[in-house]
Amino acid sequence: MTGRPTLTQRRRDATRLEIARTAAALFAEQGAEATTAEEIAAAAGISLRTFYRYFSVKEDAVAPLLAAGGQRWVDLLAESPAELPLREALERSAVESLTPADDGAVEAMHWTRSLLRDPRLDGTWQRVHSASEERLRSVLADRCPEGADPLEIRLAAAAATAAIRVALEQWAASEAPVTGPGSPQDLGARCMRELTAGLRLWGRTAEAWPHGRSRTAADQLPPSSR
Amino acid sequence: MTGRPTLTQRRRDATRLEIARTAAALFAEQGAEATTAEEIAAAAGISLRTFYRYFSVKEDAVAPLLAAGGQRWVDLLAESPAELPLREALERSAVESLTPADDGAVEAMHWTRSLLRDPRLDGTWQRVHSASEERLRSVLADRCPEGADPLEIRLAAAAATAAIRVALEQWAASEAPVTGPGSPQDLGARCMRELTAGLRLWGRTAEAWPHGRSRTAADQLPPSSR
DNA sequence: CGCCTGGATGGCACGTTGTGCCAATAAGGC
DNA sequence: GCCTTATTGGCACAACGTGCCATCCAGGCG
Repeated sequence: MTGRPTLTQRRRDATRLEIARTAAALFAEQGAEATTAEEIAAAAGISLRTFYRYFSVKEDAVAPLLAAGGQRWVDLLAESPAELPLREALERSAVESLTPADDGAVEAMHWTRSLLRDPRLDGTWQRVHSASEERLRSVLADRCPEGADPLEIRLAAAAATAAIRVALEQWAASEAPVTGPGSPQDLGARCMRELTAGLRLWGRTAEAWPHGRSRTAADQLPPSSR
Repeated sequence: MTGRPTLTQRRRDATRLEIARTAAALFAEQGAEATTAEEIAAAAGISLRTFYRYFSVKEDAVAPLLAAGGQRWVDLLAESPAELPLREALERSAVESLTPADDGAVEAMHWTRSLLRDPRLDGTWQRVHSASEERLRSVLADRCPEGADPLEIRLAAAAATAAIRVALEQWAASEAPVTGPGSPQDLGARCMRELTAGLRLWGRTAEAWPHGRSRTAADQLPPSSR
C-alpha cells in the first residue's frame, strides 16, 4: 500500500524536476521578473498550458529545488534512531542535510543562493518553509506519541524551521562558501541550538538530555566565524 | 526634521486605510479569490489605476490592517522603559498589543480572523511579518548598543515574530473568543515565553533576569486552556 | 486676476498571468 | 491488438499589473 509511487507519477515528478532546473537557470540568469512563463515552457520543451499544469504559479517552478533540502532534512529526522534525544536528532539531521554530499549538491547550493537573492521568489521560499514546517510537525508528533501539547509541537516545528530559514538567508546574503565558517551547516547548527534551547517539549520525550553543554553534531565543524 | 509627515502624505495614508477597510470587507464576505481589483476600486470610489498606485498587489490591500497590530507591538516595545529586562518588555508589549483596547479593536480582530483563514492572503500575511521582523531587529539593536552579535539579534527577532504569528494563526483557526483562554494574548504570552526562553541575547543585556519562573505580564490573564 | 508648477487622478492600451474547455495523442493494463 | 485513462496542446478569455499621457486641482507669484 505504501509502496513506491506509480510509474506515471514518477514520470510526472521527473518532468517536474526538469522544468524546475530549466526555470532555475533562467531565473538565476535574468531574474524571475524578466522571465516569462512561456520562455520557461519553451526552454523545457513543453507548451505554456502544460507548464501551468505542473505549477500553478510561475515562481513556484523552482519550488522543487528549494524544497529538496528541507525534504531531506525531515526524512533524515524521521529515520534517525528513536533513542537519540529529539533535540540532538533535530540538529544532526539539519546539519547533515545542509552539508553538500557531492558536486551536484554544491552546485544546487549555488543555485539556491541566487534564487534566494531574487525578491520575486520570496513568496515561493516562504511557501516551501510553510510546507516543511507542516511535515516536521507530523514527524515530531510521531516521536511524542502520548498526549503532548499540540501547541508545543507546533512551536518546536516553527522554531526549527525558522532556524533553517534564517541560516540559509544569512548565508545567501553573504559571500561565505558552502563549507567552513559562515556556511549553511555552520549557521544552521548555531541557529538551531539557540532557537530550540528553551523549548519545553524536549524534557518530556527524552529525560536523558543533559543540562550542561553537550557534544552535538556541529562540534565536528570548524569554529564559527564570529 | 523628524516632525509629523507632510499633509499630502497624511491624506495618502487616510485614503490607503479607507481602501484597506473596503477591501477587507469584500475579502471577508466573498473571499479574496472571488474579489476583483476593479470591484475594490469601485467600492472605494477610485479608479482601478489609482488602486494600483496604492497597492502593487491586489491582496496587499489589506496589509495596513494586518500590519497595524505588529506596528503597535514594536512601537510599544520601543517606548518601554530601558530598565525593564528585554525579554519581559517583549512579552508585555506583545500581550498589550494583542489585547483589544476598544470595540473597534475587537471588530478588527474579527476581520483579522476571516482574513487569516483565506489561503489567498497567505503571501500578504507573511510579508507583513517579514516587515515586522525587520522593524523589530532595529529596535532590538538599539537596546543592545555595544557589539552584540547581529545573528543573535536576528534570531531573537525571528523567534519573537514567530511567536506572534503562531499565536494569531492558532487563534484564527480556532473558535476561541478575543479574550480569555485561547485568546491571542493568552496564546501570545505562552508562545513568546517558550520561544524566547533559550536565547542567549537576554543575559547580555539584562543580567538581572531571574533564572527561576518569574511573574510576567501574562500571569494576569485567566489560566490557559490546555 | 491670470499664470504656472507639482502632485494626484483617470483613461487607455498593452503584455503577461492563470484557467476552462475540447480535441488529439500517448501510455499502461488486459 | 484493444480499451481505458492520463497527459498534452491550442484556443479563448477574464483578470492582473504597468507605462504613458491628458486632465484636474491646490497653492505660490507677479
